[in-house]
Amino acid sequence: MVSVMDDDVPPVPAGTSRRPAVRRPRKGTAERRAEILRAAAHTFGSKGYKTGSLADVAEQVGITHAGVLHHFGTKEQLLIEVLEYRDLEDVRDLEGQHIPDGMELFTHLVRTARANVDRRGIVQGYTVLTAESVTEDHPARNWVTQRFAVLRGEIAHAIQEIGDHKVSDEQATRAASAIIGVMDGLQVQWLLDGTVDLAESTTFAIEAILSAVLNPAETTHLPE
Amino acid sequence: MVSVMDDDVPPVPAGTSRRPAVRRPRKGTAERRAEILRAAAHTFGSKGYKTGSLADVAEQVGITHAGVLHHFGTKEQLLIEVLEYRDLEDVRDLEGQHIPDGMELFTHLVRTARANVDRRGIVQGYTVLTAESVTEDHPARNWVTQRFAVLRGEIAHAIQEIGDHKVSDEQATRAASAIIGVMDGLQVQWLLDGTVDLAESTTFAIEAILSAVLNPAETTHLPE
DNA sequence: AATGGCTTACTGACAAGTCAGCAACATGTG
DNA sequence: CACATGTTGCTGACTTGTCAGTAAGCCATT
Repeated sequence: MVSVMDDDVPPVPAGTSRRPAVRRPRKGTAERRAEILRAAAHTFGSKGYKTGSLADVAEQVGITHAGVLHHFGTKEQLLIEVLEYRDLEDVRDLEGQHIPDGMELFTHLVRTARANVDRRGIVQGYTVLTAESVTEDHPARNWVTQRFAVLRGEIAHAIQEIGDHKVSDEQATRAASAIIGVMDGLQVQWLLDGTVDLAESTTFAIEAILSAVLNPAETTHLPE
Repeated sequence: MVSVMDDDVPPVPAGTSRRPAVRRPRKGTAERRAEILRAAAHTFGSKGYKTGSLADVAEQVGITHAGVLHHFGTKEQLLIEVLEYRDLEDVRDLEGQHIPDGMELFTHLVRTARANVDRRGIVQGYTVLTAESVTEDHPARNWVTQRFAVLRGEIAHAIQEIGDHKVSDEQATRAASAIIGVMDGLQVQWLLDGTVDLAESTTFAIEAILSAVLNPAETTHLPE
């Protein structure tokens, strides 16, 4: 009945200088994993998660699909790490800069829309995964839902701040949802049809929604 | 070497009075096909086109997947007919009523958003297929692109009409894109998170965009 | 020498599409 | 009206292909 694993379970010796039995990744492994994550982001972004295959991802980094599984275990885990990696990248992009708030947040959003025109791949990846996540039992669903909730909160907060806290929570949240919605919706149209002017339409819509939430009196209402 | 078709390659045997060689669909077949189309719309709408299987569709109408292929030939053809069927339904819904124009179009859009709250399945089907179509070589891509183009045209036209034709084409089209975008984008958020108020947010956003395009002077602009 | 990073080889599941064949039916002919 | 003819609607079995995941072993790094 000798130990199944090597180092025995029993009384933890004070010293705890456990040498082996731990993972010691080789140098260069981290970068390789990152390579795979970037390849996977590209594949899932262009073909979708369900349709994109591990073989497709593997080919881009010159290994076999089994090699990919060696690093990530399952396809779903790979997706999850792709999403986490993307979050990390986003944070890194904002490094140093404080998280924008108030009016700055909206100029930041508009700048992002402008920059996105030259990042078609990234936009498509985001769009495809977001939309795919509404299908049944999709592994990215929680991530996407959470992301929307956080974004709505941040934007609603910025609106309250600009509006000197005279805007109701409901209105601020509605406006926030609308701003996110219009950004996403315009991206879809732009991806499908190059004649859609992503930057201008987005800017216009954000300004329109901001004006309406800050000056409801000036807004013409529809009947009913 | 004329007739490739038609029987009688050889000397026609005298007695044979072959008459019936015409296609005649059985009664009830049309309804059966419609049943399959509805089932397919449901499957493609909840799981997506690529992930939804013919077996899944077939099961809903109590036949095998080969039976479905008997009617539609290929899965892609089935999808195409689903989209056409949906168009037909939309037209039928507007039957009698003239196609709304001017301000009426917008009250119609708002009414639709309100009604959609009770048609989750339909909304999800539309959302999933639209988004999936941006992936590589998707068979629904043309249909979706075309649909957006037509919608943009109609909405832009209505804006021009309301604005007494003082709104530039570019502005009208931008506003039209934004309205479509916000409707679609809000649907995604609403599907993922029930706390999003689809009807109210949509109404608010459409009013905001309309106000901005009709009264640009009142709109506060962002720097840059 | 040991273990991390792979490969090759394989499995089981599931997918779309083909095909032969069968029962139910419609129709022109007698 | 009757019925032979041949099509329609469909099944079940099969082919072909793709995929995620597993197992075992080889090699180079540590």
